[in-house]
Amino acid sequence: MSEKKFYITTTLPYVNAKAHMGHAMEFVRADIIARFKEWLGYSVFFNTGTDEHGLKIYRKALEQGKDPQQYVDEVSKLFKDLTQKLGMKSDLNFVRTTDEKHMRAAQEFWRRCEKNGDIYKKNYKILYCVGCELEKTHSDLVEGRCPEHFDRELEEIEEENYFFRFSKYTQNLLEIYKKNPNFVRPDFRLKEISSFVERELEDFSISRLREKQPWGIPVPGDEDHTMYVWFDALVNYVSVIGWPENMDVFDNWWPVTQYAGKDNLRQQSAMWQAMLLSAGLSPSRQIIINGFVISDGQKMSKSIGNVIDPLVLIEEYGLDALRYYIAREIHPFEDSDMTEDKFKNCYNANLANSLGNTLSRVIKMYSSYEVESRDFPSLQEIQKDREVEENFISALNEFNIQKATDYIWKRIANMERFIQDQQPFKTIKTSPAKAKEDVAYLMQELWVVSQLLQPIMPNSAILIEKALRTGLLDSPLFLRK
RNA sequence: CGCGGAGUUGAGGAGUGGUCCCUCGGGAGGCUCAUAACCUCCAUACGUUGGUUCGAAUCCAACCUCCGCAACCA
Repeated sequence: MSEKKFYITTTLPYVNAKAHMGHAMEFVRADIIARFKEWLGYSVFFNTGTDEHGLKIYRKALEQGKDPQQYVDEVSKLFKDLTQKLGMKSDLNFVRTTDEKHMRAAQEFWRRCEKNGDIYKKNYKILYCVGCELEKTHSDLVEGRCPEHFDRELEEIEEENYFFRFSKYTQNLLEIYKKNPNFVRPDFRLKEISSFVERELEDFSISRLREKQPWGIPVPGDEDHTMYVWFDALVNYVSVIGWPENMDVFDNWWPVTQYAGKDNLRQQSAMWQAMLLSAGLSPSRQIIINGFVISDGQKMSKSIGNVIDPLVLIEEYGLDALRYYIAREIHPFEDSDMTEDKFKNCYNANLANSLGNTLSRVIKMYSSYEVESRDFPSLQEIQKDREVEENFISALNEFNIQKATDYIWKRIANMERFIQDQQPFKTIKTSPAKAKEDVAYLMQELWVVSQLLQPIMPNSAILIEKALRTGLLDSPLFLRK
């Protein structure tokens, strides 16, 4: 009954393009935290999936001459494959916003908000560029004009939309932020969102005319409108754990810990929280905001040619190399620059040379010196160690995966220094008992490393464990590239 | 002066008053158990100008530079 529970989700990627490094980063980080909680003895519900409605997807499908359903089936499958290739927990829940169950929940969510008086109809002005034959938003514009058709005036079209009474929740949101200073991590993001909310919220539109945007969930009770994707997609965080029909399951897991990119700060930590309040639900537990992965100081883009495909890296260097890089070499909260060269350097220096080579050295000495095997410490004992607690567990509790991983490599560096200082490879000839004692210590140390690696690089953790148990290493852990 | 963030050695990061720390890269030694791996030592830095202080990367002021956000963009 007092079982510890943890529910974590990523943001659902919008499937109008294939997966990039940013998706891989968010997925792997959420997976590391999910595994870490499990490692601590929690039972974990881990959710991800794909966001599949909306105008952009509708257009994309038509562009490719496909039925929208066929298009989203294909792209969603790519993302689902990605979760496997990234080695995410096999009991991961993968939701699609086109799932029947989700669509029903989204409609019910709408009804609850409506019942609470938070949904109303109002005229909505849209800027339309006749040149592109597209709606334009302010961020699309340059000096108030369409950059593609600069000589043309934009047309203003009015249409009736449903709106959500966001403004009503200003005070509630500010209270949430104030009451829980860790609600959004890192802290400067909480500051950012709370100053945004303080500046007076405007209600936002949550529907589109069905005739213009047929690819979406119908607004309950009004067939002429489609729910705007945001409203639809966010509801997945509650629908996947049984809301609304299975409240026992829901209560068991809620509230959620969310990972999101910095471009999602507002949607996740303000809009979605207001929606939850409106539907009579409690807010999320915590929202972790990632930075972006950039390359050579620029946003990755096809035209610049600096796009890094996570799948290519996995093929070339192996899954755990990518997980390592995401864990240790990408800043936990700020933007990070990434290039393939840098990836290769880090791989050689820290995986081949440091971790892989140390394992080879220790195993070689162990097997040639006839060292007696000893019992390895249990996970519980390792977790109770004060140093582990302070440097590893506390860092992960704060989602600072980088700091936690640094600690593991600090221990590896200590081992390398120890070998050089004690020189068991020399003392084996002069005082073998001492040498064996030293090697036994190194085996224990490596065991601790393997246990700490479990959430971060699960496959390598298993390989190291196996080598330590059998005293044999069939092949190098990470080959130099 | 819209709001917010940031400027630390060649690169990337840590560091909220007391000789600037870590990783990669560079230089010089050493070791041989190991995947031309490993260890030790060395070099180079706190955007600028002032101020507070016995003492500042850290507090204050001004300036310079860069980057997000400015709402429906998923």
